[in-house]
Amino acid sequence: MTVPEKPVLEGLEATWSQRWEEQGTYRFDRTKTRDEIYSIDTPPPTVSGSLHVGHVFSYTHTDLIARYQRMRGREVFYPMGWDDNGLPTERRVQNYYGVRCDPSLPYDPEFTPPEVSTGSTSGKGQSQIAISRRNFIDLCNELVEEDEKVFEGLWRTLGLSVDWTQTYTTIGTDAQATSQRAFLRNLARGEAYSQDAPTLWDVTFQTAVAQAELEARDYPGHYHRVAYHTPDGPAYIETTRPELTAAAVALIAHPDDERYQHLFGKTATSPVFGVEVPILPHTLADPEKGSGLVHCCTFGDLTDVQWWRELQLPNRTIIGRDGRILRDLPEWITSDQGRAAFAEMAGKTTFSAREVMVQALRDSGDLDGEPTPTQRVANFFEKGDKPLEIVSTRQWYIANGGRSADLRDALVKRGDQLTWVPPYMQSRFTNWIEGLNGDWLISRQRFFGIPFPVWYRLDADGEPDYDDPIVAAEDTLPVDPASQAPPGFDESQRGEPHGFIADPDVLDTWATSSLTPQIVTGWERDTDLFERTYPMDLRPQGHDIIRTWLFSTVVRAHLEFGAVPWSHAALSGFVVDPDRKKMSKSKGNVVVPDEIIDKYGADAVRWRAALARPGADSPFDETQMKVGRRLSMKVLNASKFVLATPEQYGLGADASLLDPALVTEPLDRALLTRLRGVIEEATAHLDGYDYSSALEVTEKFFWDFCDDYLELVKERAKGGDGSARATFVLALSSQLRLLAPFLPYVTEEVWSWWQDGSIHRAAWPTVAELGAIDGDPEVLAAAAQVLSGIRGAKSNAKVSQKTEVTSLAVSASEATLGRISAALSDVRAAGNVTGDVTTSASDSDGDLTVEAVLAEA
RNA sequence: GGGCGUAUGGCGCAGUGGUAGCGCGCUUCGUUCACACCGAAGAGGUCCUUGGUUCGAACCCAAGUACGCCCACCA
Repeated sequence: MTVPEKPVLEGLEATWSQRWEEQGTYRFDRTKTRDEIYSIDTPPPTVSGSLHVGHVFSYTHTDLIARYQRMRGREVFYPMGWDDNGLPTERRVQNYYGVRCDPSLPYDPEFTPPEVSTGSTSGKGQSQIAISRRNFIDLCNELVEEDEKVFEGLWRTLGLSVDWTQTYTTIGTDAQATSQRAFLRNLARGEAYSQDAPTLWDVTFQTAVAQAELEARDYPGHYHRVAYHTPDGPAYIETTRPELTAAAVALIAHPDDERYQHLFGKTATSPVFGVEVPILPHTLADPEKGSGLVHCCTFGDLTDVQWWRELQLPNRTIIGRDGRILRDLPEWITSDQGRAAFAEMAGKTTFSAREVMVQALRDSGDLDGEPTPTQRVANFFEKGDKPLEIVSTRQWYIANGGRSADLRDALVKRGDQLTWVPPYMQSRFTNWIEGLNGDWLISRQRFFGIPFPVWYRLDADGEPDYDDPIVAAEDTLPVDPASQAPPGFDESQRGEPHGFIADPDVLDTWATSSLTPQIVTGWERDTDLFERTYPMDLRPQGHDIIRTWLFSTVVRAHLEFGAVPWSHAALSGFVVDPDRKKMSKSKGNVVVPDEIIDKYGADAVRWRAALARPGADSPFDETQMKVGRRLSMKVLNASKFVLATPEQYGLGADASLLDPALVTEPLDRALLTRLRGVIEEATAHLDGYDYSSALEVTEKFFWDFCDDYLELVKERAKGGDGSARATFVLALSSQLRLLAPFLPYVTEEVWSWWQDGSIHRAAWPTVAELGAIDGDPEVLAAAAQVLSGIRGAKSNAKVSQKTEVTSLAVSASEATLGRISAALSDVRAAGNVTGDVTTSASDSDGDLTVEAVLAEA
């Protein structure tokens, strides 16, 4: 046994994280069976982003549970994933290397990435080098590997008890095969389908996006009062997007709107373009908005889509995938004047086209008054900065209840089969499902993603047959249809009549992330592992991605297995800045985790994280870290005092004294009796995923142990008293283990001084360990109260705590006096009471007063 | 507009139908034989507002206010 002369926190992370790795402390033992295993569906962080304190907190929360379960004897399956698939990585590669992907370019095997610019000009985009899809993907793979090393380093320092041999990436081979397999199963069962339909479209990234990725933002615009022409004269609509007039397919008003009754069933012609459109009633038209009459265009918003469907209107799309007005003149505009006006707008952005259109309306006299400014709300892709357009394109969908009440109800019921931590988070899940307005759009027109494992036959004219895709065989997965030919074809037939083409799209990143339980447990890849770890025990995640990650994972598991993928979902809150604003890079209020860990130590940061209760947002306050650091130091110093030799001014207690039978003194029995209660409470809290309360009761006990018990018993223990020394080691052993999930480094350090093996593989403390000890915990409380009275007297007199007490008068109830006398010699020693102690009984219970006469200085 | 959550000393948070608690900070004092990355003592609160239930409400109920998050609002 070696106890350092002066224990320090510095260096513990490096020492112990290395030793844990060498000794395989957290290595998963896959010989264990499902009922012995606790498996965790770790959130794979987006490696192209940066980690902030919020990540540190939420990943710590998961680790607290993992460590607790491990000490309870469960074999913990705790892998780590990296989300490196998709758009965020593409953007990072573009900015980092100054390149962009042009799929029309051929692969260049000689290509080396440009020097990474260290100047401030990178990422602006003007001088981006165009490279082939394969070169681009190579760069993505290179960069994510670097990013992943950085992330792993931080997680190891933080002390996550992950099994680092169990890692996965969302772009890796296993994830690709799993994603493609699950998709093919969905397709075979009719849950996945492709459809040419209006979809929300980001014009910057030129990809479709899903409902779950929308963000409503305020957007400035103008109302324009525009005249359509009817046989009864002009009919006015108000619009913020006059450029869509060329795409008008109907005028619509509420069926009960008195003002327009006479027009229903008639037609109007559009201004400037002179296209005839019907005037129709529909309940979604709001008489309160604008003039009550609205033009339905294909497509200005989701209501237009609904009208278009329900009223069976024609599709007159004028906006292309690049967000610009189509260059070809539409066939539905027949008048020379209309065709000339359209030609003016063709190829322009919607913004420029609007200016042209407003001028045309002015010229034709169809603009009533001037445009008036307004704030409107528009849907944005959460990662984009231009409002979404609605464009008709062929896309893949997976049924998620958005178009089926039965499926919706079934998914809501799956929510009841999960234990939600905290419980109220379930309502977000339920609300989201009930608000779905369409199936889940999973295809993206991007490059760094998992390809759809399908091809399409080409007919004699080279036209693809989308209705009957050629699918990859499951045993060939993963496949890349862009470079591999489908079964029965060879590469020379690609793009040829009677040949084939690959599906050009990739799966959205959530279509892969929704399969993390399947990916990590080896579904259809490692059946043995799968049977031992699936369904999983815990899905930890942020509450902001309930609608995406949590929901989509439930959807996939429901469709594939008809069951929920885990038993518990634990939702972490955010770390917010002191003004309770969400931290974000743009606000410049992000706290870098490495610095904070470096400054206060991993244990202190973990301690602070544990204070944030499940689901609750927590303001970042650096001063709190000091408290965690203080606790960590206290653990080192109090342990050193108990375990160090008398030459080191310690008590020289050791593991040989771990015997409850040695504990005979009432005060000692009182302490251990209280400890039994603490063990019971902490265990119950952790069983309920309430790590904060577990820490609270443990920490409270520990400070009382140090401030009161240790002070009271110090002198007796120095004299070699066996009862006190046994109590110290028993209490220390339990407390170290109670604190181990929270403070893995200091507890491991102390454990190594006097115990064999890692504390993190030691058994969680139990009441049974403390034997038959059943004392009166009030003895400790009463003794502490008298000591506190003595301290108060000395403090008030502004004298040293070592000052001698020449006489002490204690007044308390008979029962309390009895308890005090049981610990009187300890109280005398701790308070330096040398004179007489007189007692008097008071009638009221708990009314304890202390009068101390102090020796002159 | 809908849903969920929160409101307790300057700050961060516990709490429970029965005398308002903890930590930080602050004030004062002490100490260097576990711990200056220290110890002790102290000051500091109409428990958001209003009403109700109750012998008794910070706690339960209702309404309201403020803040946060999620969703909807796109003519």
